[in-house]
Amino acid sequence: MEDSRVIILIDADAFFAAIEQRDHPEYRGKPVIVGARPGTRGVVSTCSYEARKYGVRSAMPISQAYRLCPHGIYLPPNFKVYSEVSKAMFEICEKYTPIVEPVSIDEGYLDVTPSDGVSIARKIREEIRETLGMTVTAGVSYCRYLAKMAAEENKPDGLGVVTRENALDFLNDLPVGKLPGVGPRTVETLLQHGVRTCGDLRTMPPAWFEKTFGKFGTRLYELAFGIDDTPVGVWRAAKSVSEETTFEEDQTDKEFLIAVLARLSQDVGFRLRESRYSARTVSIKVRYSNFDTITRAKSLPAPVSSDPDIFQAAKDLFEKLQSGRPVRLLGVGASNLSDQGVAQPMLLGGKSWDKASQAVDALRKKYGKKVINLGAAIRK
DNA sequence: TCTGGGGTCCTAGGACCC
DNA sequence: TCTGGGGTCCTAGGACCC
Repeated sequence: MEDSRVIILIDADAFFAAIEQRDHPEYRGKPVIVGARPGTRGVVSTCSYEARKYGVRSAMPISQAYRLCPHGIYLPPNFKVYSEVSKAMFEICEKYTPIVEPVSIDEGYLDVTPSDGVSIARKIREEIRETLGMTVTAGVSYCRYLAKMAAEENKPDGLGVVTRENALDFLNDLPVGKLPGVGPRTVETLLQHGVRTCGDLRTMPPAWFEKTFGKFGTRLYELAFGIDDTPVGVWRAAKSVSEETTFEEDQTDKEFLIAVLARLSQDVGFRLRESRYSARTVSIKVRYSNFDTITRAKSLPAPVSSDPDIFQAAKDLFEKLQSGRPVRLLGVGASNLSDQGVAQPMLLGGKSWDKASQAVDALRKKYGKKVINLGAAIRK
């Protein structure tokens, strides 16, 4: 890694909610909550800062949000619009550096070495405000995680800077849970060792880190001391593709569940073929009414990508479970991906399925994924 | 109060092979 | 009767992130 890098994190403020407020002036200044419909099993995707005043947060059950803020404006997400705005946002970033790494729809890292990160961050914030009518928060630092944390501490509509000189001061009083990769479980363990802040972390003996946290301990040590060499902008191939669905009411009807499995298999297959992957491992995920969640996986002799091949494996796995317990969520996944294009189908006598499958995919691409279904998926 | 959907990475144990 | 060590692949679960 070069001696000193200049990294910027751009993070759109309350992204989905902000776009809704931009496009609907009557929503401005009001608590806007984008996510599931109130009264359903679902969560908040994003909410405006007005809604946060009531305690509403991302990922909160929508029913809880509704209790906290019954007069809020509840909206379903409009991903098509958000994707377009996202694309425009990253195009603006690309005017300033070719090294742009989107990490999600509303957030991305830039490497602008050796330019002045603060002045570029200012320009990008300005340009996004002017042309897209929304605000972003930027963080500037010499490494990724500190750029991220700098932004985090300056939300919304802010700009934070962490230099090598002030990195340890910046970290000192921050709770360990603000470090990337340190979630509730790790916070709990750290607390038991008397560690609450990033400053506390630095008082621990070096050997303690690996002893307590294994491989992650080494990373934790580096995070405590402002060290992070992770590069920006390295493309990584997908490792898995999956689809899952939670039912409004727990389901026990096996025929119905199998039909859902078929639909999920089709959706996974479609995405696999679309990105020219095939998969050697197919897995299912089942969540029961008490939230117990199990996964079952099956590795096949050869990679697959056709709907019936995926469905057959998923169905086999499901039937082996033999439990009549009510099901809350069902999922199908494909992993062990390889790049060698579309695999030879094992079922339905080879070639014919291939052709049919291509025709179906073309239709799905054109009209959306609901147009055509595999036999078992049609029954609703 | 009831907990989405899409991912990544890590760990641990068992099977199997040399 | 007691009994290796290493490597790889696979499965299942868990923590975490957006």
